[in-house]
Amino acid sequence: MKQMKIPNIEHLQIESFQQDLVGWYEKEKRDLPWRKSKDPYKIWVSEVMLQQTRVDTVIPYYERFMEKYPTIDTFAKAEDEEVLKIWEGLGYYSRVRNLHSAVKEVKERYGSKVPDTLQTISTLKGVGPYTAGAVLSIAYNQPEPAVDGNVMRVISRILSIWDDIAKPSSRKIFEEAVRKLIYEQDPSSFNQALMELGALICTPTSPSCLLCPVRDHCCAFQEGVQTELPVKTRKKKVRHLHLFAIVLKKEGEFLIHKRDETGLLANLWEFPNAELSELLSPKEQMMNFLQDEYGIDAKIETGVFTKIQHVFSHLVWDIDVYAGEMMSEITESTRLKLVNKERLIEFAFPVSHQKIWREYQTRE
DNA sequence: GAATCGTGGCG
DNA sequence: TCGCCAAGATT
Repeated sequence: MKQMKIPNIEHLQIESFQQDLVGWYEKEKRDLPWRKSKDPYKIWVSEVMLQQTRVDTVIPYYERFMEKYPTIDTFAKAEDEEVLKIWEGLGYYSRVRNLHSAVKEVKERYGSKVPDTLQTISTLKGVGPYTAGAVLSIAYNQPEPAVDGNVMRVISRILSIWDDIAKPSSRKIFEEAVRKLIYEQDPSSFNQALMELGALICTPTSPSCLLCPVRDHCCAFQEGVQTELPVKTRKKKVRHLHLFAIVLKKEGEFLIHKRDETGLLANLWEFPNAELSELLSPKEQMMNFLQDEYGIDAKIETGVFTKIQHVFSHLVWDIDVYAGEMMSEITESTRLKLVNKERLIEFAFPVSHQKIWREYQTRE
């Protein structure tokens, strides 16, 4: 066993801390849709949606999702294409692909009951340490830590932990801390209370320490270093990619393409596009691209009709958008379709291409 | 361990 | 305006 830094909890009166934290939570917790049920499936879906995503963004997605797929079995039966469509705009699309796959496995292998042991639930696709702990504690009331960004921030301040939370290895230190602090009579409320405190009081930039129910237990507050914690190294800046995209029309229909099944925006639909180089003129590049990639000819308008920038977490797209008319026939396939305006909205597009479509329509 | 993988909001 | 962020998992 490699030795690990042990969090120092000597200054803490644990029972008093637990009471102050959970007591505050029971009184102040927000009325969120996923808190109306203890159904492990619903807790699970909410936790996946909430990964790296704000509560306000998730709420409407969660409501729509539960209306359409209220149970394991209803979601297990869903088609891939509609599953992607319901996630459209939420981002990190591998989440829903993994969730769908995992739910089907729960139906087939576990009789539609979400596993209730750490070992088993952790084997499900898309279920990492946080989600496993969250489902086990919130739905099954097991004393497992659920360490997310909120919890690392809150605990780093309370216990004055100066490890860099950007490092994956740091998470274990906080899990150990939570194991020692967790309120075994109500692990569900305790874990949610830590996250709720992080969301409402113990915020990243200007924490409301004067309103904090556990400030008397907080090491960072006593030392006046709450804004110095947590330590988090910032990431380097992102690279830019210059692209062209073409809205190609043929007799009232538009050419759309389904992206590769792995990588960025996997399986989403898009307008034909590629990286723009400096070697040839844009028009030559686009003609070559259409011929090489799809075997088609087109008349492309001379100027761009809009430029779109789209910022990802690790990448920026600068897209020059052109309009044109298809001059040849295509054989439609699973990844290449001609669709009219009405059918277009049945497909899941990344936000960047939704912008393209919106701009195109204002132009027509 | 470092990169990848989205999006919208905020100071 | 822009870096940073928000209930992470996978490769």
